[in-house]
Order: sequence, then C-alpha cells, then structure tokens
Amino acid sequence: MTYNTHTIKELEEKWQKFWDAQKIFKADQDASKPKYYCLEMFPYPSGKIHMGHVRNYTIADCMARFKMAQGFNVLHPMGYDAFGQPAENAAIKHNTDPAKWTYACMDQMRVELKRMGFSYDWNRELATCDKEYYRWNQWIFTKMMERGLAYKKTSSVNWCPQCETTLANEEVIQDQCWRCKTEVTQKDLNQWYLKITEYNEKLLEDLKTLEHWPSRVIAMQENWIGKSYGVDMYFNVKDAEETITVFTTRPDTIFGATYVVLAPEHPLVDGLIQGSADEDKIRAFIEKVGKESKSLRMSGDQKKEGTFTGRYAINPVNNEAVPIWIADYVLMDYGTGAIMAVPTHDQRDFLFATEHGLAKRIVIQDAKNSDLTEKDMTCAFEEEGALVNSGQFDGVNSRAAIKSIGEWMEQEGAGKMTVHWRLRDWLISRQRYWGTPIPVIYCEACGVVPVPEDQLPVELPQDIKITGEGGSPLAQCPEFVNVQCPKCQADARRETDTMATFFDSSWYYLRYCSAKNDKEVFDKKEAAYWMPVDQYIGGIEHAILHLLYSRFFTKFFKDLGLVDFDEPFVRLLTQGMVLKDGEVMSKSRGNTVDPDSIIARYGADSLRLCILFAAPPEDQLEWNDNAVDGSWKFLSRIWNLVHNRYVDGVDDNITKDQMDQADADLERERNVTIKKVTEDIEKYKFNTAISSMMILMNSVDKYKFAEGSAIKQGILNRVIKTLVILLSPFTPHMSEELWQKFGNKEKSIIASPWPICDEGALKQETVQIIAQVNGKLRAKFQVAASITEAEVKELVLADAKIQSFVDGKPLRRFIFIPGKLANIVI
RNA sequence: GGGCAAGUGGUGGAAUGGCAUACACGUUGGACUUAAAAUCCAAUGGCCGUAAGGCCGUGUGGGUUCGACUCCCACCUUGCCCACCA
Repeated sequence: MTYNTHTIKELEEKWQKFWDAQKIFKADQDASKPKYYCLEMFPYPSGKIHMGHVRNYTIADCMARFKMAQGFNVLHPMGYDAFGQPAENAAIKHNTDPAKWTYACMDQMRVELKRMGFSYDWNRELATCDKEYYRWNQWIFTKMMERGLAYKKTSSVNWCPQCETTLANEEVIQDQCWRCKTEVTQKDLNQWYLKITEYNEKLLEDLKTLEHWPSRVIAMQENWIGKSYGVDMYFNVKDAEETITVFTTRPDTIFGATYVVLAPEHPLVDGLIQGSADEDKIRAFIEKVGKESKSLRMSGDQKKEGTFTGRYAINPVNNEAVPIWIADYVLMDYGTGAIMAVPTHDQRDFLFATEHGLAKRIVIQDAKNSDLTEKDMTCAFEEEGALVNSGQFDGVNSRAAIKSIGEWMEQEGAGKMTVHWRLRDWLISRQRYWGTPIPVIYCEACGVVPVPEDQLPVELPQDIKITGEGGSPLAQCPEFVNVQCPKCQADARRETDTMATFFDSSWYYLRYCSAKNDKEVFDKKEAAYWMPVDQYIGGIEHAILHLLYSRFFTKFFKDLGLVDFDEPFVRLLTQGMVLKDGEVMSKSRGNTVDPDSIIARYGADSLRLCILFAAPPEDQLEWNDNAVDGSWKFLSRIWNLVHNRYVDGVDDNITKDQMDQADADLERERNVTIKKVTEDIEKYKFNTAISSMMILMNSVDKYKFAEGSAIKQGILNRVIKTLVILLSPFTPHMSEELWQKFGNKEKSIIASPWPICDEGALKQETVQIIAQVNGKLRAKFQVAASITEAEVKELVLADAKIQSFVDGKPLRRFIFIPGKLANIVI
C-alpha cells in the first residue's frame, strides 16, 4: 500500500472508528495510575473549525496522548460555549431560531473535530445552552445571592436608542452602535452584578502560587486587579459642613495641591453648586459629560474640560483655600471620585491648570537640576527629587516622603492610608435572549425572590422571534414574564435579563468531571479526583477575563465547601495566533485557510504535524500551504521505511557486544532522540521534538545495512519501532496503522509504553573538542572522552594551524571546558 | 503614557555564555524517466580568492567576559495587553 490522499483518508477514518468503538479515550477513576486532566478552551460553535482551533486542540491532543503513553489516567474532554450573541445575529440573518442554528453548528463542528483524530472522551461532551447545564448556572447564581455575592445596582451603561439594548464596550465603534450606526448614549439601568471584588485580595495573592503560568498573564491579571496603596485625604469645604475625600498615591505632593477636582457624578456636586451664580452653566456641563459615551470619556488624548464651582476647599496640611472644580477627566468609579490637583507634578493636572489659568507650585526639585520654576515648566516633573515648599518636610526625598507624609497625616487626622483597587464588580445582566435566564422573580409584596432550587431550571422559551429591535426579546413574552411569586403566590414578574456568557465558561471544567450528573452542580468526589486541571491551553485573548472569572468561581466553590483547592489551572499555555501573509487569519480579512481542505488533500496527520512543526506554540504562526508538503514528505518516508525495511519476527534485543561502530552510533542516536522528544514535549517544544525525529530518520537512511544480517535487522527494527511510538502523539492515525505491522493486531498503540532513554547508551568514546585562539574558532580535534586538560593543551599547542595564529606570542591563559573546547588566550 | 513580548539566511525557525543558521520550506544542479510527477543524491549567509584559505555577519550603539544571538545599559522597529486609574 502506498501513502496517498486516498489511502490516508481511509486509514484515518478506520482508526477514528476504532478509537470510538473501543472507547479508548473514555476516562474513569483509576487508583492504580496518576491522573492527568488536559483541557483546552472550549469553542464557540460557529460551525466550521478554523486554524486557531486546529492549533489549540492539536497542541492539547499531543500533550494528552503523550501523557496516556506515559501511563497517566488522562481526562481530555470537549464541549461548546454555546450561548451568546452571534447565534442571535445568525437567527436574524437567516430568519431561524438561535437554538436550531446553534445545535446545527455543534453537529458540524463535532464531525470536524473527530476528523482531526483528537482523543476526546465524547461521553462528557457538554453545551452551555443545554438546560441540563444552564440550570446549574442558575443554581450557582442563587447560591451567590444567598451569600450577597450577586446583587442589583443601578449604573450607567452604553445604550443604543435604535436597538433599545445595552452594548458592551467592544460593541461601541467610534461612539456608534456597531449594528445600526446610531450614536450611542449613556443610560442608567438597574442590573445584576457579581461581587468579585470580595475576592480581590485572594485573587491577587494566589497569583504567586501559579508557577507554571506565563509571566505575562500573571502581569496582566495583576494590572487588572490593580492594587494601589495611597492616602485618602480630607479637604473640608470652606463655609460648609461637607468634607471632600480625595485619594492619591502621591501624598508627597500634597503641599503643591492648588485645586481640587470632583467627577461630574460626585454626590457632593449638587449641594456645592446650588445657588451659585453660574449654576445653570455648570449643570449644562455636567449633563453634557453625562451623555458622552464611556469610550470617548476614557480616551486619554481628549482635551480636558471642566468648570469652577465657585466654592473652595481647605488643604488640610497648610489650611490654604483652594478652588473646587468639576472636570471630565476625573472618574467617579475609581478612588473616591475626587482628586487633589498638583499641576507641577502630574501631567494631566498640568495640562488642565495651564488651560484654565490655575495656580502651580513646585514642591519637588530635581537633584541634578534644582532650579525648576513654575514659569519655565513645559510639562509636569514626575520624577523623584527633594521636597521644597513643604513645611517640615523640606529636603526629604520624595519617595521617602510618600510614607512619612502619609503617616503624619494619619496622626493628625487629616487623612488615612488606604488601598484602592482597579477591579470592579462584574456586570452580568444582558438584555438578550440567547443566554441563561437570571433565576429571579419580582414580587410587589416580597421583593426580589430567587427561584427555589426545586423549580430550576428557568427554561428559555422556545420559538421566540429575534428581530434585534425593541429591547429584550424575553420582556415581550408574556408567558415567560408573568408568574406567581414562589413565596406568596401573588402575581409577579420574572427577570427578563440573561447572564453574560462568561458566567457559563467560569466553571465548565468542573462540570466535565461529572458531565451527566443531574443531582448536583458537579460530583464532589469526581472533582476531587480529577481537579485541578493539570494543563490548560487556549488563546491569550482570555488572559484576563475568562481566567480571572474562573479563578473567582473556584474560590467561591471552595467557600461553599464543594472543592478543597484554591486555583483551577496548574499549568497554562497560551498559544499564539495563526497569521496569513503577516496578518491575523480572520473571516473579516478574508485570508482564512479552511482546515478541511488541507485534511482532504494531506490528511489530519500531516496537518497536525505541520502546525506543531511550524513554530513554538506560544509564538505567532505564519501559515504557509507549502509547509504541509514537508510534513507529508516526512510521513511518506516513515511509511516507506516501515514497509520496506522492517522485517517482522527478528529479535531486536541486540546487546552492546554484538554491535559494530555504526550500530552503536545508531543505537546512541535512538536514545538521544527518545530523551529529546520526551523532554521537549514536556516543555511545549514540539517543533524541536519533531526535528529530532527527522534527524533520526535521516540517520536511519544513511545507516549501512548488510542484507541478511540478523543483528543489523534487529537494530533497524528497534529504531523503526521507536520512531513510530515517538510519533504517535503527533500523528496518531499513521502510528496506529504502522504499529499493527509490528504484530500488534488488536491493541492500540496507546497501550504500548513510552520508550525510556538508556542513559548508558548516550556515552561516547570520543568527543570533538573545538580549539579557539582568543575566542575565535581555529581548529577541531576528535579525542578520547577521557582526555585530560594537560593532554589537550599539548595537542592543541602542537597543531600547526593553531601555531600559525599564536605566531610566537606568549600564552596568557588556557581555558578548558571538558568535552567541549579549549581556548588559547594570547 | 504604562506593562509585556519579539527582532537571526530568500522563508518558517534552531542554538539561552562555548562550532551562528540544526530541522524544514524554497531555489539551483544531477540521477531515474520517452516525458512529467513522485523519489533519490548534491549544493545553498555575504564579500575576497584559481585554490588552500581569509575577512565580515544574529535590529542600532556601547559595556561585561578568554569567549556574547545569548548577560547588562541606551536607542530604533514591530506586535500584544492596559490606559485621563489620581
């Protein structure tokens, strides 16, 4: 049989059926083996898989099969992140139902995933849009309500007046609705939040335990949580009872505070401006800022606008009266919504003060350039220096003053050292149809009532017409909205918002442990056995939100007593994007390559090998159609090698004394390759693992083979078998087929043990020493491995070529690295 | 503005203090063939040289070292993430 497009298709289908029928990948608890939970981020079922999926899942599959071969009890599940807006858009576009569309997509995707030969335990397949799944979303939500972690709050959100729906920040494109291009406004809505901030300290602290996460993901999470130490300072309003609390991380600049700024939404604003001569003007300004979309307001390059309130506040350290302003560059949802402004040492304050003619006072002088003046300043001086104009703190280093002024103010009752966090509570309400209904009922008498556990799930009504207009589709469905209060049986209204889909994906890895369990959210014993996930693999785009939310859920489950660990994912690998012609492969760019077309021509094995060989998994991968040819060629060579050179029934247990030099060299290379492939897979270096197998293949080709020699044939058989097993995590279909040729008729190659490197066989009789003169390569010597430094020195110095470079100059130093090099310094 | 990553032949990449360019793609030449495909063999960083060989060479400039793609400092470029965060 030759290796061609036709045979490969047949062969791959045959083995996919075999794995299915034999239930090879069905995972069950097994006390006799160590467990290994290998997980990839489940896909959104858009129908076809793309190269990004292929890359992600091939990496995971290689890992999973490698661990199986090493004797681990591997759990490797797959499912679908099936709720979400694209299904609603598709429903509108194709005039169909989101459920129908989604389930059809999942059916198509399952076929494509199977065609790749991934080692999934399909018994555990789940879809978040199944009511058997989302019912537990609702259960988790009610548990969070019980503990005060799910609560309702009114806040300002992006709102499209045309579509009558809220928009996520990503859906606002240049202040317009991405769908209908209408100008986006802000609207106050009463919505559900999860109190993730309750866990901010733990979420930050436990990052330290994640030794096997990429450091940049840790850094991104740290920044996102954003713990900052500073001082809350109390500025009394002049001629009034109120106190403005400002937050600053730079208490060392307090003597330079020349005005105070409040966010337009600050609760004290209303009282302060009442009766002011400019009250109408000020209110108009506040209203204008209130309408601005968040993205515009938050973009740093916009000109800072503001207005004076007519009132003054007292700087607590020097009793100076400073004007109180309102400005759009101060945000209500960070710190206290109020700042002290120090134009000389903060660039934003500098720009604002210059624009509006506000006072500046230098309080830090640069050590090197100590003649800064307010007049000459063209930008704020934000570096370290010595304090001036700062009372008893004059001359103190500014960095030291951050602490000492903070402490002093606390003693004086003028402030308090505090910590502020960037992390906000998580808004989960969505005015959409295709998501988990929030399980809450509003009763006039009883208030907000969670749906009791025995009445879950609150099912999504079927056959809803999605138009994308007129607000939430569920709100227009009276059978859904009108219910009886579970407590008092009076007429009541059901919540019509659904949950953000990030909720669904925050705990699916736990559900896989007992995916069919209809009694509880997950089986505690199964979770205790399989969790935490040993290897998690997915895109860097989920570095913050999904991973943070999952960590939050895990900590919540621990508090509920359902799990006994703090972190869900032990090792994390974030794979790079797949590019075509230097750009990210995407539908909108029209530069996609369909994996199916590659499989049809070359088979899944070549595609798998190619995508792992082309680049290290964390790097971007530049897709090149020609590269598949290289993988194909290599697999053909392996195929032909087994068919032409392997002879069944020959004893391959050749001992060292039976080998000549060529045999020993090949045997040594076989062991080098075992070691290299084993270590490289563990370190995610699939590309070099593959190249080392190619090197071994090349050596086999060059191996001098004597026809009829049982010893040579034994050596050859052994190296061929090793190659086939080492390849099995990468190209499982072909490896299974070839494995059969070795007389393993009924058993999968997965049951065969991973080869072990014989360290003894790695030893070499002779080694190559490179000789340098002043660090430059000048000669090479083949010497006995046991050679001494003195012997090398003598040998090297005697060499004519070396002598020509030494040129009679005196030897200053001789550096010798055993087995590697000798360097002559003259 | 802040944080992080990366920069090596025609291309993807290898080497993480010790032979720069492993492995592969591509290209060129050769074998086989009526021919093509496939396959196999050989060559393949630049410059100088008939050759032996020499010199240069890992974004730029400096430094450390016997020795630097690798470590340190500064800069340039690209990518990603965050960003009026006080």
